[in-house]
Amino acid sequence: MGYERSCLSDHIRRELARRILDGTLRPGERLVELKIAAEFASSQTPVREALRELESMRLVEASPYKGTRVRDVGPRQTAEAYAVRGALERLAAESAAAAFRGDVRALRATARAIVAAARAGDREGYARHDLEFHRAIATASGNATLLQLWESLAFETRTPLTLTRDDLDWPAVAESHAPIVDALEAGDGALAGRLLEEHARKFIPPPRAEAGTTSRARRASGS
Amino acid sequence: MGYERSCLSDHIRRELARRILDGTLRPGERLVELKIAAEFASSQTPVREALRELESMRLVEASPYKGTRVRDVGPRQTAEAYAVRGALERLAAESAAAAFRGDVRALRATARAIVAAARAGDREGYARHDLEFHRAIATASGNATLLQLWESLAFETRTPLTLTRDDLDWPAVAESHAPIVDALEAGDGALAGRLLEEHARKFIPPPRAEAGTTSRARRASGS
DNA sequence: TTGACTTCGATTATCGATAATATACGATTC
DNA sequence: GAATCGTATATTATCGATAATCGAAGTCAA
Repeated sequence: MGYERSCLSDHIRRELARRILDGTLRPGERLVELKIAAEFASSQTPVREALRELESMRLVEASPYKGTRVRDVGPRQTAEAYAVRGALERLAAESAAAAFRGDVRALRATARAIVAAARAGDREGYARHDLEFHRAIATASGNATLLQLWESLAFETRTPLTLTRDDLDWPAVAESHAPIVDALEAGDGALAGRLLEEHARKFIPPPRAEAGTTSRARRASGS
Repeated sequence: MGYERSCLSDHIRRELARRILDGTLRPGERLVELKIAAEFASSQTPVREALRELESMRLVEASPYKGTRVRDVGPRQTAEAYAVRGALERLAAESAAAAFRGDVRALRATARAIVAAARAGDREGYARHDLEFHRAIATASGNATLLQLWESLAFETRTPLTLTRDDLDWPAVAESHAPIVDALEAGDGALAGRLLEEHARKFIPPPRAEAGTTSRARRASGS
C-alpha cells in the first residue's frame, strides 16, 4: 500500500504530519502556505498539495480563502474515533488470529513493554508501544483497506495519550493487552476481537452523564 | 461535515467523483491533467488538487511522473471493503438504535423500496436505495468520524452492485433489511448490529477457495 | 460614541510557463 | 536479427507571478 513517493510535496506532507502528531504544531495553529514554502525552499504549490492531503488525513482543517489550521480534536471526536477504532480492531482480530497462530512472541513482547512503560510512568513510551501493538493487529488482518482506515485515526487516538489523561488507571489498562495476546495465540479471533473492542471503550472519555434517558435521539447532519 | 467549498478544484473533484462512481470513467482509465484542465477551462493546478483528493478518497491511484488512473477494485478489495463496512455499520447500529426509536418509517420505506427494486430487476434502483438505507444508519449513529470513513468506502462497495453480480439471490438479500429495521424499532441496537454485519458478509465475493490453509500470514508495508 | 462603509495588508486560489521524468520508438552495434 | 542505447514526445512536478478574497484598521456621517 505504501507508495514510495519521492516528490517534494510528499516530503513536506510527511514532515508536517510528524510535527502535528508529536505536538510541535499545536491544535488550532495556523499553517501559512508561503511560510512553509519558504522553510522548505519550495514554492507554494507543493505545500498546498501537502496541506490538502493532510486535510483528508484529518490532521488539519481548511476553509477556502481562510486558511488551514491544525485540527483541534475535542473529547467528543476522541470518543468517536476510539469507538470506530475498536470496531475496526475487532474485525481485524477476527481475521488476524490465523496469521498470529504460533508466533505471538513479538506481540507479547510489545504488550510487556506497554505494561513496563505504564508502571514507569513513561507516557511517551506507552503511546509508542501501544500504537505498535494495535497497528500490528490491524496489519495482521491482511485487510489493506482496514489498515488504511485505521491509520487515518492515528491523530484522534494518539493525541490524548500524549496529553494529560489522569482519569485512567494506566497500569490496569496496560495489563488488558495480555489477554488479547492469549486469545490470539489460542486462535480465538472472536474473543480477541471482543476484548479489543472492550479495551478501546476504556478510552472513551466522557462516561455519558445522561444516564437513564438513553432514548434521546441524537441528530446528525446529513451529507 | 460538508463544507460548502466553492473553489474550482472542488467543483472538478465532485464532477470527476461522480463520473467515476457512475461508471462514465472506467476502472484503469487514465486521467490526464491537462486534458481535464482544458475541459473545465482551468489550469493544471486545480485539477491536480482534485486528483490528489480523489486519491485519498480511494477513487484513483497515482504514482509520481506516471500519472493518475481510476482505481480498479478487484474482488479482494471489494471483500475487504465489505468486511470493514460491516464492522462500521455494526457499531453504527448500536449507537443508532436510540436515534431511531419511534420513527423507523423512513427507513422501513427505504427497505421496501429495496425489495421492490430487487424483484423488478432494477439494479440501479437497488443500488440507490440500498446506499440510502445504509447511509441512514451510519448517519444516525451520530458519529461523524464513523460516517466519514463509511463514505470513503462508497466506491468499493457500490461498483460491484452496478456491475454484474449474478451469483447473488438479490430478492433474498433485499429482504434481509427488514429484520434490521425491526431490531432498530425495538431499540435492540446490538441485534441490529449483528444483523448488519451478517448482511454485509453476504456481499463478500470469493468464498475463499483456499480452504484448509488459513494460516498464511499476509505482510503489509508499515508507514 | 457608534455604526456602516472604505481601504489596506495578508493570504489563498489560480494561472501560464518551465524543469524533470517516464515511455515509446528508432538508430547503432555486435 | 536481436539487444542496447540514445532521442523524441507526452505528461507530470514545480515554479514565479497574478487575481480573488478575507479580516482588520481606519474614515466619515449621524
